[in-house]
Amino acid sequence: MGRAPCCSKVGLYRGPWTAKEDTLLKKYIRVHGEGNWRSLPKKAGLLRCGKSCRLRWLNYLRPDIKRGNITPDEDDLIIRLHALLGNKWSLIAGRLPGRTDNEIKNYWNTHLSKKLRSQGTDPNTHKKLSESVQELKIRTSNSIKKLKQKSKANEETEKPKIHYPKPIRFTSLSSFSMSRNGNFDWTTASGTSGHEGDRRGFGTDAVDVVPWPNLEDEGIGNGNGNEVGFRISDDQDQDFVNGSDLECLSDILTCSTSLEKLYEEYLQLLKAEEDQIEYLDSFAESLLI
DNA sequence: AAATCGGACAACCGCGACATT
DNA sequence: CAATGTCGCGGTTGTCCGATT
Repeated sequence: MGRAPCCSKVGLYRGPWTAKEDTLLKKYIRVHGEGNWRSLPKKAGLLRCGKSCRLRWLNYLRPDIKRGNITPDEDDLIIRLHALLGNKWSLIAGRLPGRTDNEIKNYWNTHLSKKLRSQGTDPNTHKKLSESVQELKIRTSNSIKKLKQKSKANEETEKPKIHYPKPIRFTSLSSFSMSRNGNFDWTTASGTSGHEGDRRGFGTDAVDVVPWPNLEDEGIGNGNGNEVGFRISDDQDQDFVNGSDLECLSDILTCSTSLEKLYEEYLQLLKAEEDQIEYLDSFAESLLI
C-alpha cells in the first residue's frame, strides 16, 4: 500500500529549480549537512518537498559531481557493470566516482542501449541478438524434421489425402527479442508477417506456427527450462501429408543442415565463454560485498 | 521563418526497505 | 508487533533545445 505522494501538498513548487533555490539549498547543506530531508525545505526556506531537495542535491548540486563528458573507459565500465548488475543504477554509479545514478540511467537509456543494439547486442541481456534468432531457427528446423518423420509415418499408414492450401500464419523470426528476465517477447513476433500475403519460407502451404515454450516436454530442449521454439499446431498436422508440402520443407531442411553446423559452432563458443563467465561472476560478487 | 521531430536530461512518482515510535 | 515516518531506488514523464523539413 503506497503512501500519499509527498510533493502533492498545495503551495510547494515543482518543476525546474531556480538559481535562487539552488543557492538556498547549497547554503543550508554547507552549514547543516545532508539528511533530514523531510524537514530540510522548511528550515532552508524552500517551498519544495524533501524528496525534491534530496534529488536536486544528489544529482546536481553536490560539489563532487562530474558532469557530462563520459569517457570511453567509463562507457565500457558502465556496459560491463550493467551486464553484471542489471539496472542497479546506484550500484553502478557507486563504481564511477562523481557520477550519479540518474546520470548513468539517462546515459544508458539514451546512448548505450542504442549503441549495443547497433552492435547487434540485446541491451537487456547483453547477448548477441543474432544468437537468439539463430537458436529459434534451429529449433524450428528440428520441429520440422520431427514433423517430416511423423508425416512419413502417416503416409505409410494412411491413404493420401488432398488438402487445399491454406493461408500461412508465420511469424517473422527476425522480430523476436529477449525480455529483461531472459524470456522471449512474443508480443512483437506477429506484426507485418502475420497477414496472408507474407509466405516467406513456406510458399503457399498451410503452416500455422505457434510459440512453443516447453520444448523439454518433447525431449527437444536442453533442460535449462528457458527455451522457446516453434511447434506446428496439432490441428494443422494433416496439412503436411501431401507431397508438395514436403517439397517446400526440403528447402528448409537443406538450410537446417548449415544451421546445424552453425549450432555446433555456437556450442563451442558457449564453452569458450564459460571461463569468462566464471570470472565475471566472481567479479560481480566482489562488487556486491 | 515557422512547425515539427527527436535527443538529452532534469525532475517526478510510486513503492519497497528500514528505522522509529 | 503494528503503525508510521523516512530514505533511497528505479521507472517514467516533462521540458528544453538543436536539427530537420
